[in-house]
Parts: sequence; structure tokens; C-alpha cells
Amino acid sequence: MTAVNKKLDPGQFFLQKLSMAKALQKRTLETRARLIAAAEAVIEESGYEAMRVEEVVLRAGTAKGTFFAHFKDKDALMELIIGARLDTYLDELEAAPDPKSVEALAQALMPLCAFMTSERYVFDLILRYSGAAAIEAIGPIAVNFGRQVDLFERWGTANRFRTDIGVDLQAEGIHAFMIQAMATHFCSLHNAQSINDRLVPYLKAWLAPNS
Amino acid sequence: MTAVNKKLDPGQFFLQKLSMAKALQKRTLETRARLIAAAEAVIEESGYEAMRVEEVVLRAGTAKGTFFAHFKDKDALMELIIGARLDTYLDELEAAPDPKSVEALAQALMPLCAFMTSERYVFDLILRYSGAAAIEAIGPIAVNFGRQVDLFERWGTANRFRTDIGVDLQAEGIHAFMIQAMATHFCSLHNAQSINDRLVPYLKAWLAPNS
DNA sequence: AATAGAAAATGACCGTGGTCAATTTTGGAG
DNA sequence: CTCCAAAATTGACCACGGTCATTTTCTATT
Repeated sequence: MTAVNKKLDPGQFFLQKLSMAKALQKRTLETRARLIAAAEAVIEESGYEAMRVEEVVLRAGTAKGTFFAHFKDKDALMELIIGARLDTYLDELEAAPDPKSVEALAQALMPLCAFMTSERYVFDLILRYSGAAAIEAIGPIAVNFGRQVDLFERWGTANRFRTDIGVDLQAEGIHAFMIQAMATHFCSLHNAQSINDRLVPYLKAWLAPNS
Repeated sequence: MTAVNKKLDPGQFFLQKLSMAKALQKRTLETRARLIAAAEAVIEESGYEAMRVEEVVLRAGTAKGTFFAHFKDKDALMELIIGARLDTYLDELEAAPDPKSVEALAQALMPLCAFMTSERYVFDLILRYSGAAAIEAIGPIAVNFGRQVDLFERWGTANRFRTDIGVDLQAEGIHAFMIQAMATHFCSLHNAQSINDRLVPYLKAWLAPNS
């Protein structure tokens, strides 16, 4: 895989998807911007799970039907907003220097992991949308997951942790363990261990076996 | 971890949860059995995603409120039914001889994986309930995931694939890659690769590095 | 057998996501 | 400027999960 996907804010992503359709009216852009802004405001105040379509359209000053003319369903807007957040984390990671050790690698991933696990609702939605195809066409979260693996490949190329497997396989493994560490984190109120403490042993065993 | 959890059908699981509460009336048992049977019939005919509470109570001959007196919500019944299915697969795996190679290990997991990925809805629900605690108290699917890891530990103890890491870590890795293989499977209508073909390279790299 | 209190069942009702035929607005052709 | 077809918006309406005060049924006590 090569890194073809660059950052997109919610609006830009929408534009890209419709780039080959007929031109959009200015009114359309304004309405969508109001809806997104209203949703972000609600989320800011009460969290992702608490977002209600009724509340969003009320604040945006539109009818409910307008919401669904702009977004396939509630989840589609959530995906847009969460995907944009994920992209800002990826931007920072891509701009930063490649981690030189397993510990540094895990450490670098923590801000992203913290956001993904900030709400159970967020984590579940991300997992649900991380695989495209079932949800017609590829969405922002699936795109972001592609960027993640691309970045891990870059890290693996710059600093070969393992030489017995390809960088792509190595990258997918990092990703799998990152998900595992986050998922496990939710399991235990008891035995409260940080995501980093869960991730490091996985990655050591994956990236530096027999050592 | 030790294997403390044996198979439970939906009814048994419910009983266990309430074992220390006051005795249940015979009527209660019958009603719940009718609800579960009705739900299973609907699922048999139309799949998990198509199950509707209204349809279930209609077939069971109860009022809607009765459904929610027996199950916290629709997902709780789904978890019971899906968890029971998962348990039958685990029973078979536990009864079978330990796989002697990575290929055999992956092969042994295929029936379980096939069920888990039989519907996107099923896979998402399993992931959502695989971590307990957030969903008050541990449910059948989380219990089953514990059984899975316990079994992988047994396999790893019987046939040490890697000696540089503990059997528990080894088992968690197998689990992580199993999830990864299934999740990736949903991503691509294009590039249709079997779950087994996805899982084997992961497990080879995990269980037999440098070879 | 009568009765009281607990357990179970009921169904009208609600919240919220999502639909769609009807209406309004827009941009452009003449 | 007028008019029209396409685009955007509207809000009444529906589907479906979930609630709860009320009613029915069960069980134990006398």
C-alpha cells in the first residue's frame, strides 16, 4: 500500500465524494456547515453518544429531513466528525520523526488511542466503520485506518524491527495489537492497566521476538 | 487464566445469573423459553439482523413489555443466543485434539470464524459485547472470549510454538490476529481472500518468527 | 377456602432515527 | 424580466426499541 490519502476535514471529504457530481449550490454548503457545526457543538458539550439529530437540526435551524438529505444517516455524520479527528492525529504522527524503539512507537500511538477510547460509543463506531465495502463505498474512518497502516509501514521501513517478514505484514500486526490493547482496556474496570502498558508487551513480542 | 467456564445454553446462563435470587415461577421459565424459541425461529428464517422484538412477542404470544421483563434489551437476548452458538463451537474445539501446526491451528478456527462473520451484524455485536464491565457484569460473549483465550493457552502449553514469551501472551496474540483476519475479511469485496488465507501468514509470523 | 402480598404480564405510550410527497428556492435559458 | 426544471428544504408520518402504571396470576399463610 502507498499513502495516497491525505487529511480531509469533514467538508472536504464530502466534496471529494461528490466531486464528479453536478455542482453544489452555495446554500447547500452553508446548510451542511451549519449542521456540522451544530453537531460539533453538541458533542463538545455532552459527548458523542449524547448527540441527537433533533437537537442538531434545532440548533442548525433546519428541518429534520434536511439532515438526512445531507447525510445518509446519523452514523454517517458521526463518521465524518470522528474521521476528521482521527485525521488530525495522523497528521501529527506523519509529521513527527519515526519512533526508534518499540517503547517510543507505543508512546507515539497513545494520543490516538486515548481519543479512540474516549467513549465506548466512539470505539464501537470506529470499529464498525473501519472495514469498508459492507457500508457502501469507503468512508473517512476506513480511509484513516489505511493511513495508519501506511504509516506503520513507513516506520517499519525506516527502522526494520523484524527482517523475517515484510513491512506490510509487520504493519498489520502493529495495528492488530493496537486494537487489541484498546479493546482489552475496556474489559476491566478492575485490573486497571494503561493502554500503553498493555500495548508494549504485545509489540515487544511482535517486533522483537527472541530478545 | 484457568478454564472455569463450561458451556451454557441460553436458559442455563440466565439461571446461573439469577441463581442467588429468589426462586422463579414455572410460568416464568415457560414464557422465557417461548420468547427464546420464537427469536431463534425468526433468526433461522431471516437472519440475526432481521429479528424484531414485535415479531418475537407476536410468535411467543406475549405482550411487548414481557419481553423486556425477561431481557434487559434486544441486544441482551441476541447476546444470549449468539453466545450459546459460540459456546457450541468452543465445546467442539475443546474436545478435539490440540492442533500440532500453525496451519492446523488456523484450520481448526475456521468454523468459529465462519459463524462470527456470517453476518456483519453478528460480528459487530460480538465485538461490542466481547469486553465486559462497560456493559454491567460479564455476559455470555465475554465469557466465551475468555474460554477462547484459555483454549489457546492450552494449545500453546501442549505444543510450545514460541519459548521466548508466556503462553498467556501467545494466546492473546492468536486471538488478536483472529479478530484482525475476520475484520479485514469484511473490508474487501474486491480482493476476496479467505479468512484462513489471511490468518495463516499472521500466525506464522506470530508463532514461528525467524523461520 | 379465603385472603394478602409478591411476582409476572399487559399494552398504551414515548423517544428517536429515518422516509417521502409536497413545497420553496435557485440558476439559467429565452 | 419571466418562466421552468432541477435542486434543496420541509414537516407530517412511520418503524421500532424501550418504559411504566395498572391488572392479572401465583403462592404462601391462616
